[in-house]
Amino acid sequence: MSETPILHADLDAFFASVEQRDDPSLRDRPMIVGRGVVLACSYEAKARGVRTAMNGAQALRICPEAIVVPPRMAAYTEASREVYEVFAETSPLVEGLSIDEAFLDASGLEHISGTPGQIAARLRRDVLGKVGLKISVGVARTKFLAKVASGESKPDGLLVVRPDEEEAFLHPLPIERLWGVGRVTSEKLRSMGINTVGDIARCPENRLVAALGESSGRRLLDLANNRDPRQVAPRAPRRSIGAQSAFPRSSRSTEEVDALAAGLVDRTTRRLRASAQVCGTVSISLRFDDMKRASRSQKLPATTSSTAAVLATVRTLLDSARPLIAQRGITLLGVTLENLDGDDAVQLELPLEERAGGSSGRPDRRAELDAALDDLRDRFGSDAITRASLVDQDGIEAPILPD
DNA sequence: TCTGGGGTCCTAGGACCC
DNA sequence: TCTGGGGTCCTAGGACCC
Repeated sequence: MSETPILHADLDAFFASVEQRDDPSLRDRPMIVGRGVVLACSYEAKARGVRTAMNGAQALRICPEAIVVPPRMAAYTEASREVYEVFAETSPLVEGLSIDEAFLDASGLEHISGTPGQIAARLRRDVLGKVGLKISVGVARTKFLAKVASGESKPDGLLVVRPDEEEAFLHPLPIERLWGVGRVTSEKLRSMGINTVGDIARCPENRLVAALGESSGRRLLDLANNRDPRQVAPRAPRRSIGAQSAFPRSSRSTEEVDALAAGLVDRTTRRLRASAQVCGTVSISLRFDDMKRASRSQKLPATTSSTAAVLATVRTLLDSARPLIAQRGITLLGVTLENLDGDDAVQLELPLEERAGGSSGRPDRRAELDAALDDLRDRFGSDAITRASLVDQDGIEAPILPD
């Protein structure tokens, strides 16, 4: 293979494999991670028809002998970190896709490490030897083909697609193998008599675009014709940070919803600050008793990572959705922070002494703040302060000039 | 079949501007 | 008096991925 060979490495049944690795009594047995819903399942459970994202009760009807264990996210994060270390030893250019899969650029390694197939085989041995997990690898000239190849090779497999085999490999595949074809798109295409990747490749562009929209139509046509110029590149910075919480349908009091919202804001803003970022937009998402969803979002007057400022906005958004919640019942609440930006500034929060309103209210506070700012200028230099704001007890943030 | 938690990207309409 | 054509920004919704 002469052109840029790309490896797609994908851990097999990741969460379940970590559990089986750490607890020998779970090995060679059907097992499920996650109670309410199947987060992952072993190949023994898959063989009996259990699938990821399946309802837990349904999974146990299909496979009553399955052992169910709760997820241990910390263990999976640690295992992932170890696998990524092996990736980094294998290639200098790694693009992580998720906790359990990544692309590796294998170009320029021929003289040092051998052919892409040999590199992939060693990667599989190393991950098994050093982390104790099985990983499948696909090798091809494009990202898309490499990913399809790793999927076809599962479990515990290796598949190299050579340049002269690409079309023969790609065109007979069902359309659902294409990136971006889920349930809705699949139904649409099949109703048009389009069932295989080859069918898409032969479909006129205007017909696809009319059915799926400009962007999706073109992208699918490109993929089906094996046009995928994307290079392996380190991941772009995260664009949003969110947290959500689902609960069984039952009426939730306003107080309970508010408390849940405060918890979600706390989790997300902590992560935001930990990554030295600020957000520009806050959005909430709701799910109702009928599983329909709605969202509300609002751009902030100034970017922030302050818990109080985000919480105030979330409360406003929640208030605007109050009638919907009352009418339809809420079963999920999510908070997402968007339009992230790096926060190169050091943030200091100075609690101002609580005063009992009246004549000693705002003016004093302003004086107190000015004194604090002067103190900071003395310590860090006169142009060190680029932003300052006051946050009142309701979390409303008012930007002020440093002078 | 009565459905978790984390994300990305796209589309469309309305407000607003020139 | 009632209206073009272009652009950007904001918000809401939806499809899809792991």
